[in-house]
Amino acid sequence: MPELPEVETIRRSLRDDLVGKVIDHVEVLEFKQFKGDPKQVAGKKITDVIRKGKMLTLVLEDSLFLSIHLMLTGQILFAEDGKNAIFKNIIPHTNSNKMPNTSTRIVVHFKDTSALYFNDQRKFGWMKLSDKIEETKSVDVLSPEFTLEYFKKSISSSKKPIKPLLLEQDKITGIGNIYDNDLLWEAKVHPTRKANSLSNEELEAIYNATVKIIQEGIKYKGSSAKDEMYVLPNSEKGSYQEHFKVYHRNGQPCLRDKATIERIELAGRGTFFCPKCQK
DNA sequence: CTGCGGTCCTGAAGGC
DNA sequence: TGCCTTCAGGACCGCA
Repeated sequence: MPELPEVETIRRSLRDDLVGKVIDHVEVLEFKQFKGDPKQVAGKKITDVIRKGKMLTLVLEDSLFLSIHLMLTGQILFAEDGKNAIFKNIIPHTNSNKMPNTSTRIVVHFKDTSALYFNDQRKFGWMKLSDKIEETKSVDVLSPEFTLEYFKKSISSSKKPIKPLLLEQDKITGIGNIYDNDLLWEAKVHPTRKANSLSNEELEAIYNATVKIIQEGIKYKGSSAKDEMYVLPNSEKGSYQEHFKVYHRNGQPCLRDKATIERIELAGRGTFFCPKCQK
């Protein structure tokens, strides 16, 4: 599912594709997934593409912000030739490599006939047009404000298990289920450990693992496992799934000590860990 | 404040 | 082969 590394990979790609382009019109195929008036963006130039946590925002001239949340199954594709948009690679979980297809919910058409496609099989994602950037106190994992001190202060007093706590986006934003599982393996901390039971050393290990694993995800351009919809805007796959530590590796040997990776359900989410090295 | 369960949604996978 | 049920889950909301 799209988490920080996937959204950051998309951002870097779209920044190269879109900055300077002028929107012709937005074609909304699923109305419930577009918040705001799509007509407002006609003629606006894209000046930047930014990200905070899992939220991607196209910055437009005249203080307009077109934000995109991919939620579980959102997919962004970009074609220079929007009149004949056929992608080379298989588009996961869609019926056709030609855009738009049955999963396409919104299309942003540009003056030069290039086009951006927002596909979303399960219709949980959305696009929102706003005249101000979303204000949030939450801190992105890659931002300078995400320090060890901030991390300790925001999580160390909670009675919740560390794994679901890291999924909450209101204090730290960007972590989803894949990287949550893998970073706790990296930190050698068991996912069910209560946050307020963690030692200073363990908190520091989780902090360091968070930055390391998220950066590793970006290095491999995100995770495109077979049950995921995520691809880059040019339809290429990411390769982090070839580097999973524990995620979806239940029954397989731990990369550190060969113990068998286990799967449990924790706060309603699939949770993977090594019973030997994660304490 | 916390924490739980329901909701949204659809394709894939499993059972018989 | 085919129909039916179950499952996956990020964010949000209502309720105890």
